[in-house]
Amino acid sequence: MIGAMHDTAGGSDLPVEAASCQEALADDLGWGLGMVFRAYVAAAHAAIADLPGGPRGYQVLAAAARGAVVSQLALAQHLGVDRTVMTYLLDDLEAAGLVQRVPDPADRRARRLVATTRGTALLVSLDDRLRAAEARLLAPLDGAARDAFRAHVRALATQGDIAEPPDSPCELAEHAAAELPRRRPATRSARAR
Amino acid sequence: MIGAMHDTAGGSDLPVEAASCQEALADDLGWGLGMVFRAYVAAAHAAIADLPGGPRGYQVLAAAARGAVVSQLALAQHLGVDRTVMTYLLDDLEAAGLVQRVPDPADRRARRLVATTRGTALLVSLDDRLRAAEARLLAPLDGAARDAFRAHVRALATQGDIAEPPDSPCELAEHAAAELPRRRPATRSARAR
DNA sequence: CCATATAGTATGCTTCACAGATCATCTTGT
DNA sequence: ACAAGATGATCTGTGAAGCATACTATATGG
Repeated sequence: MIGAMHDTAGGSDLPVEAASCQEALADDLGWGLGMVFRAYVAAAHAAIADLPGGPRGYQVLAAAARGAVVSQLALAQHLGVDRTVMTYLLDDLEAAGLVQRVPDPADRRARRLVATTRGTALLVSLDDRLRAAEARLLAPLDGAARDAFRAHVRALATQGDIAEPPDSPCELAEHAAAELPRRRPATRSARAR
Repeated sequence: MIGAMHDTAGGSDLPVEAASCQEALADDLGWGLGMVFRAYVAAAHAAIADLPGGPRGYQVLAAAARGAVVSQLALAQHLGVDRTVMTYLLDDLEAAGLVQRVPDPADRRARRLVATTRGTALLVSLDDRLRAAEARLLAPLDGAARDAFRAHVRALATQGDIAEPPDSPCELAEHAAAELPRRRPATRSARAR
């Protein structure tokens, strides 16, 4: 409802614009992925309301709830976040009483993550809301397409673009991270200020 | 090669961890989308090298190249970026001599966007590299699955989660934007400093 | 037993995006 | 026609998010 009634301002001289921009953009995979991803993040954000870490907080909680998180670092890599980010992500989650850092008996440097009772309980209701949000997001696809889409996303995410099989299946995240241009200098050169 | 050899550090007491984390995460659509999207952004970023606006700069350039961009605002909404962001995004693009802001004769407040000759020429090579990057990203899917995935993404992106048909097809982006919780206060409450 | 590598945390800084204000222009009501 | 409000673009300020770096504690290898 923001920009609904400008539309060439009187049908003057450029009737192609709307159609062309629409079609062309829709063909761009990057644009499509961006749209879908943003829509998902927005929906997830709304669904999980005020969980400390946002959508990522949910993933951390979920990982902790199914027990046995090797270490913060490993989880951070799976989730594609920096380990320093994981620190205060867990700070918030722990402050909310949802997860707990327990020292790993095998390696006193590492902390394992376990979900508290409250965390597990909350996760159940979050799962429900999240599933509903996903369903709403995937509504435009029919049943078969929905399943196919999920499978494809899963295939792309788990296999990624790695060529050789890693010895540990959980390494894929770090592969994806390694693909990143390692902090490309600027992109946006000047902005005066 | 970062965290390759911790792995339960001696097979002590928790053999489930690796497999469980992997499977559970893979079932999470949010995680999968995040992985795929990040992989795409990374690949696109690498492919378009140092184009001013990053992947979004490409989309702006592409939109400008196919001519007839109604206004900066409209484009910003399609791309899901803030209009103030669009301003300095275009500043960089224009400074690089790739696009040009031309005053709209019908509405002197608005600026139409056209790609310069250099911009159009660059776009061609960018398109090639980008297409190659996409192909690499979608490599794990076979031909049919690839097409299906593209179609699904397109369907989800264009239809989104809107219920009633908007009078202008280009409004969908703003719908997605409107879905956002409009600057949710914090998420990450405390961080001492 | 010392050197190096790793897990986690703390700190400083850069970057980025959003909100709000501003200016110019268009639109609408009277 | 003129005033009043809406809209496009830009500018500025502020705050947050993330990253690199440094630091501590522990583990491992020679």
